[in-house]
Amino acid sequence: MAWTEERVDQLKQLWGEGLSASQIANKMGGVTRNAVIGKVHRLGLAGRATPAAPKPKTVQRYDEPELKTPITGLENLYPGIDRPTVSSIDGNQCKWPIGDPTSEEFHFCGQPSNHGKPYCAYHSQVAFQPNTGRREPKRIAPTALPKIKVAG
DNA sequence: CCCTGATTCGC
DNA sequence: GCGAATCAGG
Repeated sequence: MAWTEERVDQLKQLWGEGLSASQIANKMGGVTRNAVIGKVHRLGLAGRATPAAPKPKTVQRYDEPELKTPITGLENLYPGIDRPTVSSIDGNQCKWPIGDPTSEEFHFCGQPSNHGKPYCAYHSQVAFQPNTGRREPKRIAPTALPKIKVAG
């Protein structure tokens, strides 16, 4: 299928309307989304929706392994409280993960969180620290408890 | 796994 | 010029 003037015009039209390359390809038929993208590029049109990489800096650079600080020592922050497991924690308890999620010893902080927050005051603070350049260790998404096999 | 556009490269 | 394969991201 060649790019006739009609088809190119239609391509421009649809692309201008904000349709995705695959949508256009599907609508026009006879072309794949790759063909559409390729043509769009050659036409000089490009990039409006979902640039996929809007970052002008550090393109294709993979330095700094990103230190992964294991969560240790937190167990001692709140001694003597219940250490809920995945199955027992409730909505008002801090869901900060403690220990190795693959381990049987894994549990959550369990401090009362209230305030609608997923973490207790301390862990909220830790979790949402302003970006100082180093990332927090992996933590459980606030919205969903993980499916972790505690035993067996 | 679905999708997005971007780029490369043989044709 | 073309577009599949590949890439990089959401």
